[in-house]
Amino acid sequence: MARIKTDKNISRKDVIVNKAAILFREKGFKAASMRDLAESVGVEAASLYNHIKSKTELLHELCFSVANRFMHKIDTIETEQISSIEKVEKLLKFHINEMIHHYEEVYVSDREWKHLADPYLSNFQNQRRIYRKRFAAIIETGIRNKEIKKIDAPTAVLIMLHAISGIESWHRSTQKISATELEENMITILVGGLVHK
Amino acid sequence: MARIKTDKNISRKDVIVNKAAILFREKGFKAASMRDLAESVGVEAASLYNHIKSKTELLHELCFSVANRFMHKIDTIETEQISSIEKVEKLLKFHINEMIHHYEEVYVSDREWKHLADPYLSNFQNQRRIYRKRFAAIIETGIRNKEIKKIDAPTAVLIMLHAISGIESWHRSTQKISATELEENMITILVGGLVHK
DNA sequence: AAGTCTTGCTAACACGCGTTAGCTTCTTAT
DNA sequence: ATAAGAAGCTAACGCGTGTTAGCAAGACTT
Repeated sequence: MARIKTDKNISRKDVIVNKAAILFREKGFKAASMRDLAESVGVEAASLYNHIKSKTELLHELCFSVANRFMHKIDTIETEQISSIEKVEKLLKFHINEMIHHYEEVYVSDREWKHLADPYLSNFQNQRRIYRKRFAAIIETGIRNKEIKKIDAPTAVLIMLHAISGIESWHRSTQKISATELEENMITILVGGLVHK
Repeated sequence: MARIKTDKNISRKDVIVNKAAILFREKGFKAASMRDLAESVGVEAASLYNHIKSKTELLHELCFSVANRFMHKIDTIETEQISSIEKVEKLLKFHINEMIHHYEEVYVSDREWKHLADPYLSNFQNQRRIYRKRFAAIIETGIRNKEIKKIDAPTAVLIMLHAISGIESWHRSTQKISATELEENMITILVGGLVHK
């Protein structure tokens, strides 16, 4: 009889959630079926329901575990006594590393949250909106301090966040540069711009 | 009896394709049903098949109409006698304007191409890869000319392309800046960077 | 006005989906 | 060794999906 393998400190539910992340990333939430997921876990579809409540619950878990990490990070960065540019850089580095090391989770949270059901959906959208406002506020402080040039802060936030989601393509690339190089390049371009002055 | 309204020079198929773009953007390709589409067109689901071959055909049309426009644009830009930075700027402006004025189409092409079926899928992926290489080549020329600082060109391309897809959020925003302001801001940030020098 | 082609409708199909019920088997603790 | 709980299986459900067949209504052409 097939059995879901577990190491210490990782429940069978965690195994399922992690496999779901991979599958949702590959196919999208709607296109990935519970039978697909069951196969990748090594079990029959019905057996999954001994560990999870529903397919949507898997999406909740993924989206909010990512959202919570980001919220926690911006909490601590806001209180630090460093320049605005340094705060932006720290935030960017965090995003980049999240994207590199928790690729599937972050990707799914980014692209598939639309399929959340409604108490969760509004909640998620709210968190997202708040996060972006707090990010924009850091940039606006930097503008007032003349550290950062006069730009529309919300637009800058959009650019940064979406630019980082481009790591998706890096992740699948065969001839890729190292993670450190990637991080350096991204910070250089986003903070310093393209132009050689 | 319901009838699909058409203006001059716009076929009933075009009406369907356009409505499909809106729907696929809202719900995603898989989640949007032919019955949804029929309703938004004002007709019964089966009637759609007098004008189109299949649901996937709609996705083909959308993805390749966008891909072709971009290919055509980079064709002409490559031959122009201007600096690399100017080429990059022109390309960025084109992307931004495409995103603003053909929002649904571009968005769908960007996020839903995974659901293409295989002769089309490989074709699309190929075009995408080639486009990015050509974009990167422009940047690399700029680096050799010392117009552009030493960075990893493919990474720069990823950043730019994904940054622009952030306009999605701008598009839905209520208190949005004007299209011209958006364009100026994006070019400033992406080409010039954040730092006030 | 007649005939033809276009466009729409209703009904139905075969299929894959998420999920549940009920039973069996394996693991763990007494 | 045995009872209890956890985890798996098969079978099946109701539903929504994309699509087709066959027919009716509307719009052009002569």
